[in-house]
Amino acid sequence: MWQCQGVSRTVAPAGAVRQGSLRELNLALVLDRIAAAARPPSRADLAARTGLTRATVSAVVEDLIAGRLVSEADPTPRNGAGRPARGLVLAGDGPAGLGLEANVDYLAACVVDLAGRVRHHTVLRADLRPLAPADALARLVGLAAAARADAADQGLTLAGAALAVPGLVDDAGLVRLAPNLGWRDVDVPALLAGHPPLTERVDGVPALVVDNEANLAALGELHAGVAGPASFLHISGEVGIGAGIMLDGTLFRGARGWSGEIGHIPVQPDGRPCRCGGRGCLEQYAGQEAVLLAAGLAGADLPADTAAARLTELAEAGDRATLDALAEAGTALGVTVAGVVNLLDLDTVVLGGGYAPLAPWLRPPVLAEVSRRVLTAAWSPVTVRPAVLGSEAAVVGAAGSVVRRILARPAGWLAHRR
Amino acid sequence: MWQCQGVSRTVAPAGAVRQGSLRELNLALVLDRIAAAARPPSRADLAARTGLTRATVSAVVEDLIAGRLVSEADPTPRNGAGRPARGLVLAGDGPAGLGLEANVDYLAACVVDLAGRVRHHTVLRADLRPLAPADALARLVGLAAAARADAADQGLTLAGAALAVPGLVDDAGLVRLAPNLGWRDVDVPALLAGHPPLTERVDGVPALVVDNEANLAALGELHAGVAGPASFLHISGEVGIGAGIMLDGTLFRGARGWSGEIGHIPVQPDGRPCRCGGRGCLEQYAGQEAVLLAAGLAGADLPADTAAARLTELAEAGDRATLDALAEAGTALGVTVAGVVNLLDLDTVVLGGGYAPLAPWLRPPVLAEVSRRVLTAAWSPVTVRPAVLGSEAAVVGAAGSVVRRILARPAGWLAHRR
DNA sequence: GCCAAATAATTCAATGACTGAACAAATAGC
DNA sequence: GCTATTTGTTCAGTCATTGAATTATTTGGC
Repeated sequence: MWQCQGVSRTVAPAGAVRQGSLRELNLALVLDRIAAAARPPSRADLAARTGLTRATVSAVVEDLIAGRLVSEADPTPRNGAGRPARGLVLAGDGPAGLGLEANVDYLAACVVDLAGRVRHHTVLRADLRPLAPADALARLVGLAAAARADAADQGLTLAGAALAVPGLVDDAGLVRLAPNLGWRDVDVPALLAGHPPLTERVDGVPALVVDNEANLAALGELHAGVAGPASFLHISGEVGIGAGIMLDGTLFRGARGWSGEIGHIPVQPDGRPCRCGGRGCLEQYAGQEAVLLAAGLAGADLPADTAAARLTELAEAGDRATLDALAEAGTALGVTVAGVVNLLDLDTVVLGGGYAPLAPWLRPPVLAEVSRRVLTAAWSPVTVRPAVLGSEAAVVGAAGSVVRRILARPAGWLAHRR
Repeated sequence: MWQCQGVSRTVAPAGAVRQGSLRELNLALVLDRIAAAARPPSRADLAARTGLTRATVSAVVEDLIAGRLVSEADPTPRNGAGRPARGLVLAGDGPAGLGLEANVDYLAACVVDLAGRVRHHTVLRADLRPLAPADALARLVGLAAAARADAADQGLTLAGAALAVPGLVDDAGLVRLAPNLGWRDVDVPALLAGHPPLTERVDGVPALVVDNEANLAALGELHAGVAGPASFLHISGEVGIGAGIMLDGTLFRGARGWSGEIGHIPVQPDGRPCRCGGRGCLEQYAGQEAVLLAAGLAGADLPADTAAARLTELAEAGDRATLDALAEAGTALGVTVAGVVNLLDLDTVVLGGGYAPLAPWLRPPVLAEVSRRVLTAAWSPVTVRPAVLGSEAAVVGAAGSVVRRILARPAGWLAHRR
């Protein structure tokens, strides 16, 4: 169940606040409360929860219903004496978000509706490394067009798109470095400019956001339907190791959007040389290639998800070398994670990506290191758990990030429809 | 020059937005623009910059002037034809913030006015370690009362207070752990409840906020008057090593307010045992005691600021052991900092606290490690610089954090005065 | 079956903050 | 002295929320 990105704290507004701003803000407030409700709330419930009068809530809800953002739920349960309440839910036939992903050996497209349901999901297996970025993106545009058509058949309108890539992406969508794709300074928006638009244009929702895969996977995990903390460290273990840092439902992005490169935190300062130019990086101890090497599988050249499956099989079969390799990787990971927890005060660590199927073996050493080294572990233990979502986390997170923006500013969508 | 904490992004409001919310938000907007201006802006300037009409700006400014938040500057420079503009500045005779600090060997009180000027600053030298928390706080209340009287003599009204302590503080002001003070689970607000109020009560400004010293020092540094980035890692090197993580003018606090314990990031996983129970923590390589030990000064039992001064003297005199000790500490610090920069994408590192006077010797090895290990250093170099503020950074940051809250919600102050 | 109580949702006139156009204030240049 | 320009104020209109009254709809008691 997606919600918009947190709530406004006490800060100065970004610009003039006008008469019309009232309705815009209250549209967002009411929509957010509907999204966050455990059961479909009535207008009277919403009035009580928001502090707005029932008259105002009725007017706001009327707009939301007219704009296909909200619908009345049925049937209505009986509550004893009094007029029956009409529950309100997010509509499944209005706007939706388009998520896209370009990863080492697959392209993916996904449509998530306002209520958070995945309404379309396509994966195209392909080795992207030999492809020029423009060619890879052209194929992705094909996937996007098919997704858009399918969504339209289902009565949905795509309101914006987000693309997940495994690398450093700045705020303008420039992919500064994605080593696993072989991309360097790839201007994705510019390369896509010659193609037809991916979605409708909606005020307040960017046509395309390009974001780091680990960040979007963390976002997907946040909304995966499990009630859990809104603050956690989500680690995607692949060839590279990326992290999404989630605090109170908001992604920490860093000064330029390049945060989360946990795989290049030194775990042994004078240790193994790393492709980044440093020594002793976590990636050299807990990254996919390091684990395969330690397990005696070096040179197998397995695709990313096959590598994790292979390691899982061997571990389940009790293969000594594999178990030892995972223990060593888990210990290195745990040392790094403990430091990160001391620095960032996050009390949940989610093992995602290639680490998710390996969690039974990685979790014990991570927990041991965390328990030993985290200052606050004695009175506030750290949870380490596998991710709920699998390889679809990033593309679902990407689509969901669009939904989040619509929910944060429903007035933009309503203006588009008029 | 203090400003409030950033500007509102596109998020749902925290509660109902009412007719009166318009004026509240526009008061904050106009006041923030006055605070941020390089030269005193006129009403017409503010209208152009905010997008509000001149009529509205005049009405808002009239409220701000009546509330002693803003005053008209004089003399007025001539601009050619047209009515002379009246520049507007933050008032120096209205509300102010009270900052307090309890550190290992001193207590301090500080008053910062709305324009960011320090109007009162007192330091009381004392060894706090033998004192019970209640006794230390009682002495601090004495300092606060004197500061309040002095402020009143200067025509200022204290609108709130913030206390800096060197430890883990949660959002309710409970000091979970401050090893250097010997404090564990100290409920500061409860201990202060029996004393008279420190300041006036102003809606929207907490009576007392207790916060981590490193966080508040970072806040002080942000506003120290140098034009610089609003995102940086501010490291306070003392017995313990704490960090304030500043992103776009907002402090990262973690899930429970316990962030910044950079001294307990492992730099050698199987290295020296640490008092926290782990091994190889940065503090054992770059903390004050480790540096003193490596320089041959172990057992000298020097007060914190004297230790840094002593090390500085020896380094300036070319003492081999000291120079080597600082190089080793700088290298360990640099390894950790590089990892932190890769994780958090911060492009400026500020050496504060006991590290500030030692920056000439620490900076080169830190820079070397950062240049080698930070993924993005090749195209976006990391700046490493000494802090502008000295030991007063935390107490000034504490007072300034109150000013920030007033600026963010001037309506609370205006309501108080009516 | 009717009435009273209870709860949900709508109607309607009043309020307050911003707007845009007009006006007033103050200067420089011809 | 008049015009052009810029700053700041005045004033009637607009709009979104409010609070009280009204309408809609149910249950339970007589």
